[in-house]
Amino acid sequence: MSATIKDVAKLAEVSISTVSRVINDSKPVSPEARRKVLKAIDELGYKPNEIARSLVTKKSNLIGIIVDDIGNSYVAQIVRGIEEIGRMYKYDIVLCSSYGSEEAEIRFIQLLMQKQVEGIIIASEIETTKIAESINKYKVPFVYLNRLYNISKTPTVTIDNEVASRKMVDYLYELGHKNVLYVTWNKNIELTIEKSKIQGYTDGILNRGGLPIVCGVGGYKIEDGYNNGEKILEAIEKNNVTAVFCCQDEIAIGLINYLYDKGIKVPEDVSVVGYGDISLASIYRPKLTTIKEPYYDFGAVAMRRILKEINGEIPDKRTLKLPVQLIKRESVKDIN
Amino acid sequence: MSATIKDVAKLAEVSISTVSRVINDSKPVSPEARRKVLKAIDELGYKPNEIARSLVTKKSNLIGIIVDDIGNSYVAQIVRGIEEIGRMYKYDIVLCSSYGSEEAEIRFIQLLMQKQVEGIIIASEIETTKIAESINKYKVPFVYLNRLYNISKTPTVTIDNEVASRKMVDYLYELGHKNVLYVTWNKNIELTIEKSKIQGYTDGILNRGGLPIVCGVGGYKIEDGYNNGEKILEAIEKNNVTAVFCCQDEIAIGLINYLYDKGIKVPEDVSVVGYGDISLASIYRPKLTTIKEPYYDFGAVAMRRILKEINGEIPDKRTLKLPVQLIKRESVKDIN
DNA sequence: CTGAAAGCGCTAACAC
DNA sequence: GTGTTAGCGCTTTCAG
Repeated sequence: MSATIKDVAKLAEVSISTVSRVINDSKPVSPEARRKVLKAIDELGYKPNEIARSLVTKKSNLIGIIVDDIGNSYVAQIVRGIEEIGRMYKYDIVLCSSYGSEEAEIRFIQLLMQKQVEGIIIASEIETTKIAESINKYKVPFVYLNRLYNISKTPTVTIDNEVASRKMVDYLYELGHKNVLYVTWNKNIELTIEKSKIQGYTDGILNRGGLPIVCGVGGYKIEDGYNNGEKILEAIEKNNVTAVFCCQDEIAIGLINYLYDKGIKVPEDVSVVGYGDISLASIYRPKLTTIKEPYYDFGAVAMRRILKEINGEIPDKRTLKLPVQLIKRESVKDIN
Repeated sequence: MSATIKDVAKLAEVSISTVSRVINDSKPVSPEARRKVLKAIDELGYKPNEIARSLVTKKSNLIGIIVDDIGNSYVAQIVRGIEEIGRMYKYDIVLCSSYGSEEAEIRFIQLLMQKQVEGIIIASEIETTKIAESINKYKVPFVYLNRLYNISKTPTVTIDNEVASRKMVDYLYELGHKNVLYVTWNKNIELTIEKSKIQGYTDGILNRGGLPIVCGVGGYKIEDGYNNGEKILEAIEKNNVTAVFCCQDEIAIGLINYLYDKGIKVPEDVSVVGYGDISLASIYRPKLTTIKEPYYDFGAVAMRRILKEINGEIPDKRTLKLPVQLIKRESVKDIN
């Protein structure tokens, strides 16, 4: 068993209150007493038990974070942002992975509350209002990050997806692409962020006097881009498409993989762009032109928000929008 | 403030011990009392405070994990393995990222101990004995995962790197590659796992009557493979190399990127293989032939080990070796 | 400036 | 079966 405050007090021949005062610098202590205490602490290698401390102060210095899957690189970036800011204020992170199970997410919220976390950040990929309800019940500060769904009335941080999408279309047009196909992951756009993205795309195309063409793949993973390659290819050929705008980098990469396996070259034969700027986007060849969703910043901003709320500032429930950035790389060919 | 055990006791008109008994199922309770307690719990939405519970039971149900960078996909896989096994036994994870700082790792160990974690798993990329010393001081169960360095006398889990390396060489020879270049990340091999890998490579080559050629790049990241592309290319040309065996998938991918940018095709012009089987290896084109280091399993096995030790089993300090697996994909050309 | 004492929310003897 | 009580290790009044 490691040393307790009592042991230190005994060795230093002072009361435990005095020890507590020196370790917390909470009240003046005579130089003499402080010296003795410090010496005792050093000799015993004493470290305060945070559990006991938390029990009385009601501050666990813990933030719970529920993610879909830490194996997704964008999720990892969000977590990095959260942790880094947390560290600055002595907060630790307890990590839970839900792998898309709503039930698991709700269970984790409860579990985290029992562990007395001071705030919760969720980086989810599911569509649900139950989570928000469940968490509101505990009235603990929280932020709900979701790159796919639009969970209403939930504090979150994102970019202006409509603007971003239009910006991409403009860029494609500038490089001479008149027929650009949009690949979406969901047919039912209603509650998703896709709604804004498709809006931006459509507006952009219409503005230029073009005709929007969209194709759904029913998923947002690399496999979905790959497995729907044939379908996309058909759409490309049928409409003389020269550039395809995928709603997620993963789909774009899956598609390029499919094209690669078919002997079709990107961007020589067809241009492909993504959305998100996951880390793979710049590693992959050809390097992917895409819209940057600053995941690290999403995490960092979310954490800052939680911290503010913990410190009593009134929570700003509004959606925070970070600047839009178009990353030009090499998966688009200039066909002017 | 949320309800406490006292509130429940009062509402149910029983003592707090009875409440404690029903929530822990620790001792028989009359059906009548149980019913009342359950009802009260339900009405109040009572959830036991884990902090208070931990203080008395001395079980935090927390495992600390210190990683280099969760943004590395292999690290994320390790964490997944740890978490998944942990969940099965009601353990939560508190995550700390050191970004390669030895000082940070040591600080985190202390911090985690203060949080009363019951075990620590480190997935580090640095070479140090201080960490092991520091952690031994606290005599808490721990496992030290490191895919680069060989930290002596530290419980760990790995694969038989020498065998793996030889296996790769054999495979390359079978496909007709007589001149295979080994790309290592470190010049000073002594304390690294590279020692075994190079040993396996050298033995393999020598067995076949070939001549080992090794080239160092001074790092194990994608950039290192990329930035040393010219150097590697020279070695290839000078020695009529047909296959290059990179000590890490990252280097292999960096190298293939360099080659791609130079217009050199893999595997048509030269074959390249890696080591690790990071998730990128199967996403990348060409799909990378490599040695699988089962990261998820590393994490899972490490966690199992910690759990055993927590449950009083005598710790097995030996290195655990998981089976070697060669993953044949498409970055090697059959030149027979 | 310092110590005694109460108490955070809970578990675990210990009596009854 | 059930209640009383003594802590777990710490912070924080409250006297002095």
